[in-house]
Amino acid sequence: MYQKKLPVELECGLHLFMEVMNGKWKISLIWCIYNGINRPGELQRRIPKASRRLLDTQLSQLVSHGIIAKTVFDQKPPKVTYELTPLGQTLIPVIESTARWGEMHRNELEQLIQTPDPLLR
Amino acid sequence: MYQKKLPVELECGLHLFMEVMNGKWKISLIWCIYNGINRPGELQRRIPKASRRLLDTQLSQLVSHGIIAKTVFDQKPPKVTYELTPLGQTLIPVIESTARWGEMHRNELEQLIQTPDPLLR
DNA sequence: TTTGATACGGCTGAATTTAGCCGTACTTGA
DNA sequence: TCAAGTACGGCTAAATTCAGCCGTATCAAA
Repeated sequence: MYQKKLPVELECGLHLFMEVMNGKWKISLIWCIYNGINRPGELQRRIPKASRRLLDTQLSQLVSHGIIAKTVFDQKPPKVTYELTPLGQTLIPVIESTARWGEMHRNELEQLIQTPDPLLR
Repeated sequence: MYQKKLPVELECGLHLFMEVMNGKWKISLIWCIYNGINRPGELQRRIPKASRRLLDTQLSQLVSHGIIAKTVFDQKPPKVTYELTPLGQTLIPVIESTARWGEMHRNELEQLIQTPDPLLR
């Protein structure tokens, strides 16, 4: 894994939140796990646009940040599940309120946020 | 400015929020401007760890995302101020609730979030 | 025996953000 | 005239994240 070289900014609580949520698919992962989709293969099928590799990476970051817990069943074929930790559960209402803000202002925002011009690709 | 080449994920409201808040110093900038520190030079002095260059860049992103507004006074020497737009104001309570979450769990999080090892630098 | 499902990890290069250098122009005050 | 303050922008390299390739292993069913 990549080892950070620059200091992380943690003075403010919002930075802590951002540090945890930062990662293209983490939000989707947390939401899926919260809704009971908790096995790696299932998650991969739910989020097909992300590569398996990257989902694995982000899952393990969430584990190391204490948001989700990983359980490995000692059986053949192997089985793995993820669950929200108590800390992860406290995140749900915050995510909901933040998502509500986004939805509320979706119209304004979509026009303002720069999207890559499909003609250039 | 850099032109995005990969599509932006905007399905979920939280992604909209992240898209706007994403940038190392944007949170600090919004918070300063909200508290009346609204001239480029002042902001620079309040956030000395960030380069002037980067603050400029992130300020202009916030402007283009409609969160803050820039006013240029036509005088010599030039004078510029930033203010929160109505959309930017709606962000404040969301930021507060998110920051509250971070503060509440600061102890747990600080131990879990990977910090660069000072011995390696 | 081959195929498909389970799960995991190394590696490379593209895309993107951040850091930090340089220089422009104007005005006021020492 | 010279320094210091105002604001702005080009450019390069470092740091970081993302995309996608390859390969490992086990087991069940076709």
